Amino acid sequence: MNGHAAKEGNGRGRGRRPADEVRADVLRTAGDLLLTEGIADLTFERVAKASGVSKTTLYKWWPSKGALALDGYFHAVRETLDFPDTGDVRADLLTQLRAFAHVMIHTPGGRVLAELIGESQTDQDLATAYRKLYSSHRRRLAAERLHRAQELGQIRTDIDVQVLVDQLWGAVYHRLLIPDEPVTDAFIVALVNNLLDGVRPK
Amino acid sequence: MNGHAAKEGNGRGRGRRPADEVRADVLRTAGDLLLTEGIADLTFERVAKASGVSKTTLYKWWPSKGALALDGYFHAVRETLDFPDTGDVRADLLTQLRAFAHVMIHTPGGRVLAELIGESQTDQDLATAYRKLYSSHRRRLAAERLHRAQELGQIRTDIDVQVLVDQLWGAVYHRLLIPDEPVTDAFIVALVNNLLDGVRPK
Amino acid sequence: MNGHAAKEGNGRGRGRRPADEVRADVLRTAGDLLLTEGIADLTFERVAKASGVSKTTLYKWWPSKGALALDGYFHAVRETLDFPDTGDVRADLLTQLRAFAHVMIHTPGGRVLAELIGESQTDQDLATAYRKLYSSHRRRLAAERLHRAQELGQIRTDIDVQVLVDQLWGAVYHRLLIPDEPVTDAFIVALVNNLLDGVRPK
Amino acid sequence: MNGHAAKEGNGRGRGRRPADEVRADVLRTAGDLLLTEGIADLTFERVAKASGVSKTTLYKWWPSKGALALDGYFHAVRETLDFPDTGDVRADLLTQLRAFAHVMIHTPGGRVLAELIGESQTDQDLATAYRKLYSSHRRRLAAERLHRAQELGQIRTDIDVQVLVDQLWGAVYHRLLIPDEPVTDAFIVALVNNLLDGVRPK
DNA sequence: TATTAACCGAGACGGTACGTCGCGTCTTGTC
DNA sequence: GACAAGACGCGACGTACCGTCTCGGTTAATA
Repeated sequence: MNGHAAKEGNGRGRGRRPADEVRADVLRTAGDLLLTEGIADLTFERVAKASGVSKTTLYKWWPSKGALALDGYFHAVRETLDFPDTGDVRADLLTQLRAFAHVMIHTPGGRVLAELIGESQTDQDLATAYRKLYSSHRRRLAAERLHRAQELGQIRTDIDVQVLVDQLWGAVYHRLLIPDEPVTDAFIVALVNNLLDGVRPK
Repeated sequence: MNGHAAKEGNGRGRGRRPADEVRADVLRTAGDLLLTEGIADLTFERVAKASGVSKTTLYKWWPSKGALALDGYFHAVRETLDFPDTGDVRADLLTQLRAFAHVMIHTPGGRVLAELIGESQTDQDLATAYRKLYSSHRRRLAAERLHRAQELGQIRTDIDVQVLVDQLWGAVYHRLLIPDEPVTDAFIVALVNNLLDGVRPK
Repeated sequence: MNGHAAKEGNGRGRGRRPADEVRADVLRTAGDLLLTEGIADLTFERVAKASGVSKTTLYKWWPSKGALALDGYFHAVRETLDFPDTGDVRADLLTQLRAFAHVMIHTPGGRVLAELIGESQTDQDLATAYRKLYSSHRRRLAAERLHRAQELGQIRTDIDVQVLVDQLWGAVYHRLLIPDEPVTDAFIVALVNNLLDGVRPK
Repeated sequence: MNGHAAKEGNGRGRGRRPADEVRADVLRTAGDLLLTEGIADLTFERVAKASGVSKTTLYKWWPSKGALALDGYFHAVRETLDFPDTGDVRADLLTQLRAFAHVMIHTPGGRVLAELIGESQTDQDLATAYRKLYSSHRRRLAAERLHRAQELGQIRTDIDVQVLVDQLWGAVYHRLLIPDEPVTDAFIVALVNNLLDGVRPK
């Protein structure tokens, strides 16, 4: 009626494996799961089963589901949008924002990024890691490009460029996270023009 | 923090109770849990236990945890920030954004709202309900105020005011959801000035 | 998000119906369920839904699931094995036991009867009803036939015929309820011979 | 009747415990519940709560409530009635049947055994396990004793002793499971005499 | 014939138990 | 010693039925 558990070995055995090999297996699995099923179905349990790595090992290296998700995301998504500098700030902002919007809307990575931000609202570890590994870096790159525009006299020097980051990329995030309105090309263009030209009558 | 608001010993038996009475018990409990413990600790199980309403009933009326959370939130939070109209659009925007930022930062309701947006990234029911019950309404109110500014010649009529909503309130949400930078009064002021005046040198 | 229940009328309306009509609907449904799915799937809930009779009404007339099952069983199964009397007790017992075994093994009613006996081990209401409505009656009929055999000098008068009931039909029930051994015709024959002739060498 | 034999405050944490320790806790609890409250109140939920073993673990080792009940029963009830052999088959049968009847009527184990047989009518797993672990073994022991009687010429060799098992112990089970008539000592005596001597006039 | 009260259907309600999933902790055995 | 395998206690999930109850509508018995 009972009989305890049977011991059936699988192919690999259970001994120690090289850390890099283990880590790579995990991140590949986590990345796949994220892109195909979303963050809600990314669980330690499933990653362990699918990657052939034990839960013990997972918990050793990734303290929370968010940490694992973030790591898996960056492993799966290599694309790093850079900030072009042709000297024309208006054109460069349009280029970057268009590329950013494209990635967010037309690739599975965009969906995942939104879910990571969502998850980070209730996972402090993830929130911290996300800022440290991603958003603060992106913000700095944007600010640097805008600073160069200030040096060239294209943006007033009394302007806090960090605020512009929120009014450009932050506005896009707003439409992504709360999709009352779509992210169109006209929207992108308007974002830039509104700030550079102001919205009051001349 | 009150703990057990259960109905034990009310001598009522187990039969049917008036739907409104049940609904009120649930929303009160859900609202309390949300404001005191956050959305992560809002479970059907706990709401059922604390409200004295059975899980069956909860699932009947609220199809997902997000739906319950949203209903509980609006039941608990009555404050409806309105959009002032003194004729001076710059002053009115400052007033509204300051009030909005205050609520989001200094009241538990702000934290909950961020968590709801986060949860809605993986809960389509909640996302839809959130837009229908809250965000699209707020967006409309903001747009109406901006339209009046257009009629008074304070904002150019070729401007899409919906974009301004993302560049003002959306920018604040950005700092709330991804807190690399704090929401300060200087930030609020800059948001409005950047858009009204433009950021290029005169 | 909530919306309460919609009111959609079905064909019949909800007013009072003649008691006999209601009762017939219930018993037909209960009998069907018993014969097709067994007693485990006979629930008040399912009978109510399938018969179009409200749970209120079911509980009014049948205090327990066992009571309903028993009633449904007798409504579905009309076959009443009688006890033949040709004057030859050995032949008559064989005839009756064979017929009894046939019904128990080759008709769904046999399965249901076993399940009713099983259920009655933990349902006192059912146990009482079963004895009152069925088994004590069957036992009496058997005893009467055996008494006539005593009067004819075919069975000694110092024999308690009630014990014979247990050693004939009871033995069959034993093999039905705990099926270590099958109920064969040889078994039936042996039952009768063993008792009439004794098992000791002559 | 002791109620909570839980493991709270044992300072053990939540990790894995030795399987035997877990198993012992479960069987003790299940046995207690069976003997004090009967099979109807033996639920996975209660066993889990009272034993401090999680439901997950229970479902892993015992696929159905019946399986758990049977295991718990044999863990609680050690008494194994043996079949005496003094050479006098009539006396030995009386002795064994009396002891059997005593246990069935005057100990809680008897009630439980009847309930297990009842439950097995709708639980195929339990039915199989019951036969494998208990009834077929008991039947074999009885048959062996009767075979020896045949070898000694006390029972005719053309008699199928398996049928006698049904007409002796099976008859007792009949009165236990369908208690129209009581199990008295006179009944036990008559069972044996009827078969050994036959019921026809000499 | 018109009222009305008994009765019924529908199904919501507070519960208990179900069987499953994932969490984070722990033990065991293997390499 | 690091690892896989996975058992373990726990808590939540979403569902099924239980037996009790409210509600509204119909019909059969009354006025």
